[in-house]
Amino acid sequence: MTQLLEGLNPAQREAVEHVDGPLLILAGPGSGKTRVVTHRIAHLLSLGVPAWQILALTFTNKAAAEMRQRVERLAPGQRVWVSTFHRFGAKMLRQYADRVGLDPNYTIYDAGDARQTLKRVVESLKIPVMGYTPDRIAAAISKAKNRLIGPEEYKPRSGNPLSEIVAAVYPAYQQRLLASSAVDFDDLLLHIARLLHDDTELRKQLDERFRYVMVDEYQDTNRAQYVLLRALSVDYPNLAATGDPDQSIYGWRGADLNNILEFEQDYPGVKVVRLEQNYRSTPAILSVADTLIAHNKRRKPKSLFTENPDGLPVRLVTYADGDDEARSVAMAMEEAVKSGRRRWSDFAVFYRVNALSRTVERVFRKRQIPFQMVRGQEFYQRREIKDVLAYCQLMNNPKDDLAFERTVNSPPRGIGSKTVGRLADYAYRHGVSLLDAARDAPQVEGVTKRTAMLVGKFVALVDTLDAYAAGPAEEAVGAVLEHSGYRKHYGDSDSEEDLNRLANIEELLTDARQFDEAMAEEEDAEANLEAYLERTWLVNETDGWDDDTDKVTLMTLHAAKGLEFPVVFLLAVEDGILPHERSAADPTQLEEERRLAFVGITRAEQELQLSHALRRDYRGQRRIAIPSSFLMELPTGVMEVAQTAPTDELGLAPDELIGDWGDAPSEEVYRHEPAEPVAAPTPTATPTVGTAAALLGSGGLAAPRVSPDAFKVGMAVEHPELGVGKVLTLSGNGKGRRAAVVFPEHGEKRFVLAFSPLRPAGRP
DNA sequence: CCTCCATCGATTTTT
DNA sequence: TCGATGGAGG
Repeated sequence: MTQLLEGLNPAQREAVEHVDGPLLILAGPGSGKTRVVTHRIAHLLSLGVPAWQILALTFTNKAAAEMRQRVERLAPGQRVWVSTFHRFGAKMLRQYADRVGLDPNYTIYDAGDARQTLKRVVESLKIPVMGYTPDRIAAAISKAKNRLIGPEEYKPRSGNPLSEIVAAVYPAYQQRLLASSAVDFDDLLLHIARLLHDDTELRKQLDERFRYVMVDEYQDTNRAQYVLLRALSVDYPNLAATGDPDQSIYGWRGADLNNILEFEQDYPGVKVVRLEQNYRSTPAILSVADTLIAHNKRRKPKSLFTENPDGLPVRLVTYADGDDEARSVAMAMEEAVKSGRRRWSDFAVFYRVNALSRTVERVFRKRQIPFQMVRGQEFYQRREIKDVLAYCQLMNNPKDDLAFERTVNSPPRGIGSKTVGRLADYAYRHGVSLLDAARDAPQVEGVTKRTAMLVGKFVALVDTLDAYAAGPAEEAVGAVLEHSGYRKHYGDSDSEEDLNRLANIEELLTDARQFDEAMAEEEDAEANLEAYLERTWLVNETDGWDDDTDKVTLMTLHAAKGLEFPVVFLLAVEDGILPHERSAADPTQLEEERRLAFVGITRAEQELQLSHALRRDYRGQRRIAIPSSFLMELPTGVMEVAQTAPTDELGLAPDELIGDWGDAPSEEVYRHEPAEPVAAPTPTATPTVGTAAALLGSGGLAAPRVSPDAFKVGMAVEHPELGVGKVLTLSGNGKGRRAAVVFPEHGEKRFVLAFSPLRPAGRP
């Protein structure tokens, strides 16, 4: 018990020792949040709380696994239920499936499956979509589900064409899911939340069972999750939520920032603990993060601090273009590794959009820098894998029409979309599944004798496979591989691609075997096909991201949440990319973009480099890139602003070029100057003057700008292109200070001084 | 029914 | 730029 509290700071200890009643842990980045939660669980156990009364919920499998492991270390052998929200929902739904009109062996559709289903529904309803893609409609339905709005309750808003379409499609979509005994990801939460909401008895029962509930990343909860947690915390309001409003980056997925902002109103008598000491980053990095996020309005102000020793200043670098950026980053890493200062795995490269990884990837490959890219989903998303799994799904749940459609003609066996369409008609009219319709193929209108025979063979195949449905996963997958004809189909082919596919399927076989073996070791784990399928649905490959191998990590900012690296490079901090153009117009979304930058910055332990380029090739177009407005919000005191020697336009002497153009030296940037003393972070300062804005002109030049305050009405000023002019008026303050200037040849022009290359005439 | 090419469109994506 | 998607032809 005392060891549990050892090494904790007072705030952490306070949280750990809290037992009954609601608890809100506002945990800044790197403040030891997971430590607190796991220690608190161990503490509860040490007080004699039975493990089965404790439930800990996370968003990712990775987080759940880590938490489980750490609890195990603190309290060996105690079986605390640590799970993702979705897995928890899935488990509950298995138990109460009939209550919502599902079979217990229901299928979980991933985003792709859900989209496919939606497409079918839209087609069959024949309603005009007015140019809305299935994705848009799916997103709208998802949003409704996240907000706990069921198909019956959804009301279109007049004047909103998308909502009219959704109102028509949503009920049919939901009906089709039910008919297939399937759910989408959102349903896993929706069904359970509604069940708890509607059934008082059940709610009471589960509230009592789960006396102590813990939630991680509470800032990312949506309405459904909120209701679920609320329902489990009425009679026993021992809900402990951890989170950080500043790290909420899933608003677009339905996360409701109000959940955390209003926690104190929702749970009267709540104890609030703030974890503000950061154990991860240098003062400079923390200062940059803190100053940036202070520009957000919707937040709970907090003062982050660290006792970590000073490190290098945060670097802000301007590159000529994306290639230059990637190459320079690569060279910096090479240099650090070669000198023995760093390992490859010390580095991470973050970017706002996946498309930006391409350049980096290419450069890294060429220079043979070992790296791993974290892309969401991968393995289970591959066509051949999905196909094989679809057979398993159909074995497990014969009503699964989507699995039927996927499998019926794969590998090709002469049953085309026409035939499936006829079967679907028949199925619809008789209210049966596609598989049952297939059983009646000879009676189905428009299906020829020959086709009926082919369909019959498929049905026979499914029946053969049925024998494996209850057995171990490996046998099921193996049976599919043999009987479906995939092995022959891919094995006989001499195309490289097909052989690769076969290899992937073999890999799936291995995966299934490993699952079986792992399950055999667990005490009460169910080692069957259904359990395996559930894992393939709810576990993605990102969870298998490897932090042991010595490789550079490349990922999006979203993927970076929850991780930390000694050295972080954040690329393309440019207008339209970060903040993303689609978010720029809406202040709420803009704040989320700022939080995204905050998350990225706070991943860095020792070194951080933010960069932007003057030109960016993006979507096949070359565009002039403007530095992100976020850069103007950063403190200069702890930063070092640099610029590479952009190959041509800055007039670099040819003899300074090493090899081809592709290898322009950039030591200018990476000459690690002795760490200049770094100022202590200024927690809630709202910087206006003296920010990086002063150092970054609109042209992205590193030359120091003139302070906006240096200008006076009537003053003669000089502009590099417009020549000399006279200041007519001045308005605003700080970085928002504007001037109107009249030029003899160009007339009157307006400038935002912090962003303009304007300077008093006669100065260099 | 399958395969090949034009056309379009394009954040982020814990589950 | 690249990929997914759909229409035409074999």
